[in-house]
Amino acid sequence: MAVTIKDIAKIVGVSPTAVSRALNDHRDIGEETRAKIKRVAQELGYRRNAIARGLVTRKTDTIGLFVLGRGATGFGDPFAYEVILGVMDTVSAAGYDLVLYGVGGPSNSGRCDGASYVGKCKERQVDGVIMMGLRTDDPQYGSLGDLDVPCVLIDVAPPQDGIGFVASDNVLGAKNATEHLLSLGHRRIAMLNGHAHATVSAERLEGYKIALMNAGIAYDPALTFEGDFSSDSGARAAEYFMALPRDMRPTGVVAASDVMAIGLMQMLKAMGMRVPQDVSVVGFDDIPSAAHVDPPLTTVRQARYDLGATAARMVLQRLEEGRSGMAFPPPGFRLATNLIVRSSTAPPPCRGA
Amino acid sequence: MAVTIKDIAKIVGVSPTAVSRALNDHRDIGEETRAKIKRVAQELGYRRNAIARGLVTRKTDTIGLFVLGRGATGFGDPFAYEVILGVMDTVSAAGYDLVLYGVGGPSNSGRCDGASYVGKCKERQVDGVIMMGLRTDDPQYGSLGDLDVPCVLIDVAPPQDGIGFVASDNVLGAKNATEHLLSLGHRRIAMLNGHAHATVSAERLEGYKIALMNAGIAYDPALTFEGDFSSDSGARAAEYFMALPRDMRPTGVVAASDVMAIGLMQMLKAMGMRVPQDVSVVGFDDIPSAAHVDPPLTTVRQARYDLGATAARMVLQRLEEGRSGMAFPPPGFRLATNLIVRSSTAPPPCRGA
DNA sequence: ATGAAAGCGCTAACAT
DNA sequence: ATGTTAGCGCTTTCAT
Repeated sequence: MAVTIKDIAKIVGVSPTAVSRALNDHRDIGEETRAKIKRVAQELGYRRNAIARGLVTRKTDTIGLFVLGRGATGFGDPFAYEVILGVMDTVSAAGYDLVLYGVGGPSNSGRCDGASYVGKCKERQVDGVIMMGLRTDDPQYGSLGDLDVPCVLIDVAPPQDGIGFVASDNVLGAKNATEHLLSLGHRRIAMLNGHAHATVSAERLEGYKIALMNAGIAYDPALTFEGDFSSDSGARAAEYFMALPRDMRPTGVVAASDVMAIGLMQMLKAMGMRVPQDVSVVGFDDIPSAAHVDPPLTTVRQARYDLGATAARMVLQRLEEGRSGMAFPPPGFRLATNLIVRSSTAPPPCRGA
Repeated sequence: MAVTIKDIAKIVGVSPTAVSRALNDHRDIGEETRAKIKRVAQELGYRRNAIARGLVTRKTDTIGLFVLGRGATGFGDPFAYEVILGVMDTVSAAGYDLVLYGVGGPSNSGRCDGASYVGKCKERQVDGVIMMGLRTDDPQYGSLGDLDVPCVLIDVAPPQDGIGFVASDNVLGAKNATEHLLSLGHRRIAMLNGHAHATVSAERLEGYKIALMNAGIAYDPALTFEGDFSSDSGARAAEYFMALPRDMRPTGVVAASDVMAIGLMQMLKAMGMRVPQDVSVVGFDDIPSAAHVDPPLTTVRQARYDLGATAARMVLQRLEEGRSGMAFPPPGFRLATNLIVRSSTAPPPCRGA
């Protein structure tokens, strides 16, 4: 049996209440007794039972993090980890523990027996929730409002007021990427987008369109390929684009993820095209591989760690406010992106200029 | 207020006990009452409070996962994520939740105020523990025995009996890597190792030595460079090796991680050496970048996901056994590695053959 | 400054 | 098959 405050109380000769007070540094306890209690607790290797404590205080000091739809929503391996780290560091610095929920993995992709996102949170009594990789067509998307604790979404527009969000400034990022190609002289620029049910896809498409419009170029739907954030879909996009009539073929492509961009480049190579001489490509994310592929990928860097850290700070802040009754915090944040120019982009081949 | 079993009891007109029994599918409850109780629970959106339940059952259905010494112990970004996924899928399939502890991050690298690994586990009352990235010189390494729940270490030799471990077969992996170079005709083969306080370093060094010995080549300590798993240390190793007298200079190097191998290759290139024409290099891990660097890296693939999944299965199994009193399970597992031959290895330049 | 009593939501004897 | 009682370890009124 683990040592409890009762044990300590018995040894010191005080009540369990006194022990609780001493250990929690309340001031209504004698200096001397406090010291003695603390000493004994130390000696006995006492650890307060967070479960018991949580039951009475109705606070578990835990934040739930959902990592949804792995691989299929843009949160592929290289991306999610740093976001998780950002969340972890931030909540742990604030004295919270992180409970990680993975849905969409091999094991539980099918069944969803009552173990809804909200349900899991309520059972485990987490104090706050962060979700990444949620799709707007997730059947549970709308039910997030049933959560009675602070919740912030990463990269997804919230279904209703009260739910926060953090995301990169995807519109601006994609706009910058497109403008980079434009400034290089490209005119026929394609968009290799993610699937339609990711908020980021819509945003990046918009940035692309804006850049085009500003340059006086009409948006051509035939130059947009809807992928699914996978390397494979990038390869398929390459086939699609290259099958276009010669004078419609893009000389540059903006991809909504590095993984897709890399898949595209590899297929392009396999088809005998050269990057960037024949076609330029710019990615999105700046995953580690982006710097290592041949040619090194020009891409839009996202502040992955900060995405997580910011989300965590937001739920923590809401937690604070719940207590102090302050004004409601800003509903969301946009994090700046950085265009990292490497070698996968160059002026278009002569005839395309 | 959330709905409790009392609420349900009141509505259905039975005792809370009956509700508990019905909801937990005990058989000592009438078929009809059970149905009615379940229906009402459903309607009310009842969620059982895992905290309250844990307090009485002394089981929280949570597994703690420590991700230690990020970046510095071989568990760099590209590696840890998949291990975490393996753990997550496995525990969640078994109905457990995962609580993630990150130590060694920016925020809490310094302070360790009583929040010891073991202490955290006891407070949160986790049912089992998995640790990755632990160093054998960690001051808390020895105190893991104080844990009174199942514990398994990933990639680290356990400090004492009763603690399990899972790791890749590092000796064989490094031996294979070295033999690959040997079979290509290399004779002066260097070892770019991780720091001395990682168990894997010792093991990989041993595999390297064995291969050398089998080939009748004397082990030369001057050809072993102790890095720290970082890209930087790989670069330093390149400088060190190339500063050696010409006839001692290695024609091939076995690195204990891809990250170091990549750092080494980049510095080698910067120094005007060609890979693999002038020096061959083989990595360890097979991170995503390994396939993408130029030239694509020959490396020893580790089953990262399985490392996590196996560790999880081990603690789960021990949890089972605690209940059923079965014989004690095997203390550890070794997972097979795969040599992935790509283009960073080739026969040595003529004079070196 | 300290203690007694009550209770958080649930389950587990022990009745009946 | 169902209810009663008790209690998990802790905090929190409310006394004193």
